[in-house]
Amino acid sequence: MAAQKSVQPPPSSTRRSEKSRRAIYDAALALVAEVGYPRTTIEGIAARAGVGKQTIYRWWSSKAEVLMEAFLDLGEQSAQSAGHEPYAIPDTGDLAADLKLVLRATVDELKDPRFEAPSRALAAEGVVNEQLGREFVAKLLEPSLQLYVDRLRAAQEAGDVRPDIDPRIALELFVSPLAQRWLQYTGPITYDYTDTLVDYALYGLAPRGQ
Amino acid sequence: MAAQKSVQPPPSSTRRSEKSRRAIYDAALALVAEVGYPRTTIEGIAARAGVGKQTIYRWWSSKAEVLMEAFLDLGEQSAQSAGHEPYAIPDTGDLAADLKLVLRATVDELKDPRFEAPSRALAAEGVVNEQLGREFVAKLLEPSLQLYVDRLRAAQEAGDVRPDIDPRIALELFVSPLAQRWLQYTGPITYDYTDTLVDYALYGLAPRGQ
Amino acid sequence: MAAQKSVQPPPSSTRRSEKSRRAIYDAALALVAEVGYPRTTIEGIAARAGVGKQTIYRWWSSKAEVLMEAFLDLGEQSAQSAGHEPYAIPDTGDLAADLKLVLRATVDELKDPRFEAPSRALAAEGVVNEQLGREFVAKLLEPSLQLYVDRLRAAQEAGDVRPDIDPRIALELFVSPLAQRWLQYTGPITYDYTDTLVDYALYGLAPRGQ
Amino acid sequence: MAAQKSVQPPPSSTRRSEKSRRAIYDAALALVAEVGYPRTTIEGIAARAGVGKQTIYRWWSSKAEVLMEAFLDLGEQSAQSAGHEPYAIPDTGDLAADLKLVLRATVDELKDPRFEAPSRALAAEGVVNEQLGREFVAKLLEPSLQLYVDRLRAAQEAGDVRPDIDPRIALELFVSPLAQRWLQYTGPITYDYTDTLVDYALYGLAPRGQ
DNA sequence: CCATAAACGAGACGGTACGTCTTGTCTTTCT
DNA sequence: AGAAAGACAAGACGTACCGTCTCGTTTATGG
Repeated sequence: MAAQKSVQPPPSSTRRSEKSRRAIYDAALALVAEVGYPRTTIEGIAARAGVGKQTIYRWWSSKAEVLMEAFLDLGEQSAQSAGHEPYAIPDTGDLAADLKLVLRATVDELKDPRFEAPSRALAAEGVVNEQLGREFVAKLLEPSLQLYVDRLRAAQEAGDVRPDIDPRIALELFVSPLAQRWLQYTGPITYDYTDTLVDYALYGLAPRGQ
Repeated sequence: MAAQKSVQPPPSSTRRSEKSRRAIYDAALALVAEVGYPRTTIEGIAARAGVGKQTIYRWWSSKAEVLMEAFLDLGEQSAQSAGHEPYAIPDTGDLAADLKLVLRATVDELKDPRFEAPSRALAAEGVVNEQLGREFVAKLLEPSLQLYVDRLRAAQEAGDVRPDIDPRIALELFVSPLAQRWLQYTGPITYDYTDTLVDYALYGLAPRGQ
Repeated sequence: MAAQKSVQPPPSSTRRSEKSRRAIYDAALALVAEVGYPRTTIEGIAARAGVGKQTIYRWWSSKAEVLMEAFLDLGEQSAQSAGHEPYAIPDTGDLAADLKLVLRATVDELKDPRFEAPSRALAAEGVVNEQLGREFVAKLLEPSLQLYVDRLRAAQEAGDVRPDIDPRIALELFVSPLAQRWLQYTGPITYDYTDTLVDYALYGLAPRGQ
Repeated sequence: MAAQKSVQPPPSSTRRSEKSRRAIYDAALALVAEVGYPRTTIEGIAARAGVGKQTIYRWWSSKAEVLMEAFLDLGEQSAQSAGHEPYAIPDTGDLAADLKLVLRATVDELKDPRFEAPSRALAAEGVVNEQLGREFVAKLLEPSLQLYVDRLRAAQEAGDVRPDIDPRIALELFVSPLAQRWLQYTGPITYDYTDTLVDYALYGLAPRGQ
């Protein structure tokens, strides 16, 4: 079909050094955590990983891509070690309580320094680099959001959410405010806050009943 | 009292060249639009503005700051020329309609290419650089959000919004989802979408009891 | 006694691929002719010869050595095909005429582009790398010079050259000037020039007779 | 006549840092002496001189050019400090003695380690890079050779050299053999050797008639 | 109405990092 | 076991910008 030889990042190979790949992931995450994303350089990653620069350029095409994969790998790693329950929203029958619980966990995660630096860096890069942004969403964000969709659909079946509601939009009512506060420092992030979001979203701003 | 020699950006002056400042703003905005933020350099701005590099370093401390001021200036400029209505949310008595109107205007603005490149760049920088992020919010975002607070308070007085609602949080129910879709490419941005957000936020996801 | 593992070039073998050796010689000579010695790389030679890099490193220890052997081989090759008269200086009884004839042939050879590029490259490398320089001299230069020694000795026996003259030094009077003009571009190289050299050398600069 | 703007090395300037230039010369000469020419790198020179790489690339276009200027400067430097007699061949009336004296001095100079490394490097580079070779000759070699031309012309007027002899060629009879032995390691370099060269050249190889 | 001091354009400087290229070694796979 | 293929660690290449630092040259009061 098409030539895809010289430009593309992965020359494809079984001879790839697993050891180097791991070392690069570790170095990238460590550096981003220690000195921040903009001052993390490919040279720095290579040096810290004990790897030639070319080994990075051979397999990735940018600093952002390296970090993305490193971060994804980190996720898989910790998912696996945590007993590989790949997240799921509980369904106790009490939608509000379930959502509040999960959002509180999200608050904790957002404040976990191990995750904060790299995910902020990736999010920032994604704002300005559409391709990377979409990849970030597809690989990291969307899977989590899908869990809300599932829970909301269950709630619709249980009659706790109006049937005409689109769950993919509905979830944004409580997820996006949290995301924006985190991304843009538009406000403090607390359990109270996320609890409130759930209440407002479920019951609306307008007065109920007559 | 205190040394304020070398660090501070503005040595303060009346002799500052207005012509240079304008040229720098123009060059910065043009370059960000043309080649993107990361490939916009201070050297490039200086060259394009026909200005010495030192003239930039004298008055600003980073590329981001230059762009921030340039963007603020752009806002003032167009506000002024547009008849200096410095934005306000109409109050026709129909809260839903008023919010939908304003959000539709926001959708248009987010798609205006003149604004898109620089504001994305600033937002991205702000994600990763807390100080700049807070400045971005304080100078650009918060003033707009305040208008929602005002309108919601009026709605509370009119009995269209429950009195126990915190307007600063409430506005995030429809503003943040839009912001996130724009920032992170998590979904398409349409009038339908923003209309839906307003409806969901005002009336809640849960069934209204009779 | 001594480890002689990793350093030595020839691990000695009868299994050595003759085809590869020839391909490497050809590729080396072609590349030096086409792009010049400094831009000839071992990678390039390997690629052009359709050979793994290791096959070169296994048998030679440097680019210069490869070229040296390739060049020697070229010499043998063309000597063989030319009827394998391995050079000799004629002895017609007229020393001056014989020397002029041979030097004119040397002038032609020095201008032959097939020889020029590799021999210049080897000469240059030899200037700066004593070991290689001595090898270059021993294998390529000295055999030719020996022919002059022989002819001069014959001339001494014939009474055409003073018996106290050291032929090894004497030959340098006409050979070295030509060599220097070729190596260092210190002057043009013509038949007239080499004829003149022979005359000057044989009869001296000082006036003859009384 | 012609545009010679962007490519050429010297952008011309009075703002050039004399200190940097000197430091670069010193570093270049020191490195060539210590690790040899091929292992002398521009990065190395810059680092040792405490100078940015760009400062080298701004003013010179290659490692060879840097070294050439450094070497020329070294020559001027030592000429100046030696009482700036810029070489001259004595004229005592005894041509043979005068030439032997000067050639013995040349032998000493060729063995002076301060000069050996850089001049070998330049000579080698010049063999393979014609432009540089010609520059090397014009700036370093030819001025010295001219002194022989002058002395030989004086000898012609004194009747010590035949009037039909071309001095520019004649001088090569004793200069080139020495040069070749030095450049190519074709033989040892001693006072005896250069004395012999002078005798052979002046009185010729052929027997002198009675 | 100059003098003087600042801001200015220009651009050289010491540096850092870029992305590419080559070296010489090591490893995998094929024959 | 030798060879092709090519990944690897190392490090130099030449370029692009960084932020600092002179250089003259405006320019704009304020003495």
